[in-house]
Amino acid sequence: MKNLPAPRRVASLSAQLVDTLREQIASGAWPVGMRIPPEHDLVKQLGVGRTTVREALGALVHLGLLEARKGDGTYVRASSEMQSVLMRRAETSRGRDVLELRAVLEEYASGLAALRRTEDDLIRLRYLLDEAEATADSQEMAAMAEVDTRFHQAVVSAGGNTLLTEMYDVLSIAVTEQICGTLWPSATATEHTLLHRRLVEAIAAQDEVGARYCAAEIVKLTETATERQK
Amino acid sequence: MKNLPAPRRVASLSAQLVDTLREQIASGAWPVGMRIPPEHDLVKQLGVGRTTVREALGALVHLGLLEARKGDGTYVRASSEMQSVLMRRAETSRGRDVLELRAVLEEYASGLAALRRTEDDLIRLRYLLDEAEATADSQEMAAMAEVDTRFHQAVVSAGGNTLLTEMYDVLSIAVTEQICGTLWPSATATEHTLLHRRLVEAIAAQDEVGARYCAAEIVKLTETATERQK
DNA sequence: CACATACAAATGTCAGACATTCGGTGTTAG
DNA sequence: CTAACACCGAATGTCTGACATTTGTATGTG
Repeated sequence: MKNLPAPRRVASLSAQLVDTLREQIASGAWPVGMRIPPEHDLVKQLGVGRTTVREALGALVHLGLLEARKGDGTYVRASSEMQSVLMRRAETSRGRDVLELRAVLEEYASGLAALRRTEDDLIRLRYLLDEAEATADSQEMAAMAEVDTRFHQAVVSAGGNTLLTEMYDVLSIAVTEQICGTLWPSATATEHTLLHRRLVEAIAAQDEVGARYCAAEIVKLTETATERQK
Repeated sequence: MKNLPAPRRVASLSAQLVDTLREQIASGAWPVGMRIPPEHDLVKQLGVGRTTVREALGALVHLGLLEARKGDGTYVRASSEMQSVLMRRAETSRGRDVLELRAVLEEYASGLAALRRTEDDLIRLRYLLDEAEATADSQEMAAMAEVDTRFHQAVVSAGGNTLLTEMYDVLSIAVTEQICGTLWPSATATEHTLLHRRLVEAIAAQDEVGARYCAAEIVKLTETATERQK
């Protein structure tokens, strides 16, 4: 295993192009939904052949980051591969499996959050908690769900495991699309809010067991709520 | 022109080709490591232009399923996208994050296995257990690690969550590559074997808590063993 | 036998052309 | 005036042919 300091491992042009374009998407310069410049423009702009451009675009299309519409143009579809791959995989999975996986990640990450949370994490969690309670009064379902998702993502993020966090975020999107319109009985909603508050307190107190317990309870609560819907 | 009863939403040729080739790989007709036929042959064999073939191959290359070596040929590199994507993602993650994620999946899946295991699962687990103990006597590290991996994968698989199983398998590969050559003190090895046996017994008795406990203990054991290596 | 060279094969890149499809625009019939 | 229809331009999809670059191997020579 001779580790060459300058391995002159020249990546192919199209591979470089893939990185360039991926960077455009990941950085937000090409936001999701945008129609990217046509191939002809990219050819002139980048100074490479159309074959090369198409090779790179095709790769990103099959990676799920882009979507090409014949006779129209090419559009940005997702901002990360993990997102597109897991989304496709989640679509062909049983809903139970996705929910289960997300639940176990959430519970464990809540315990991690209690151990590793920083002061900044706490500030952010408390802010989202207040925001959630504010929107809970407004009775707007979409806003409530959105704030709730952000709160849970912040909890998981405070666990400090970026791989786990990314996976949880993707699963959240999949779950949200799966059960978008579930109604919450007001009694359940108040208990939900209470558990959120206790979860943050446990994380603040660095109480790993308590945090995991609260997270598990929240999951159970949502499960029974969605079960009752069917 | 709206006489068409079926919208015959024709997928592009290259997209069809991607599915065809992916099938070849997934089915094992083209095993990992094999050099696939050169583009020229595929063109003649499939009756499409080289552009189309290259479009499909390029997509699979960037998906991580194939690897093209200029001047040599194109080789099969992985059998599923989830594998390649997660592997790449895992490579850029901290080792701690990968281990943590795998551990939490394993512990939870062990609990699931206790609840959902079939008789066939038990037979398979007991068979692998015997095999593991047989190879443990031979003192061959590579064989021991391989059987151990198969055993844990079987446990997770018995949980009946295919999404979780697939993710665990991929993470296992990543972990194995990360810590391939760790030595086991013989005292640890015997305890390891004992815990495996207790885990299978708990799963057989449908003891969810016991199974989770054993799984957690096994993880702890491996953690301390690998920690001591550094 | 060892080393260097030459050659064949395979992938990478480029250029041009035509096919196919979609969105918009202008025209026309009601 | 509105709605349906035909048309056109633009963008992606596919094909062909050519040349460049790299790799593995066979061959020749000391």
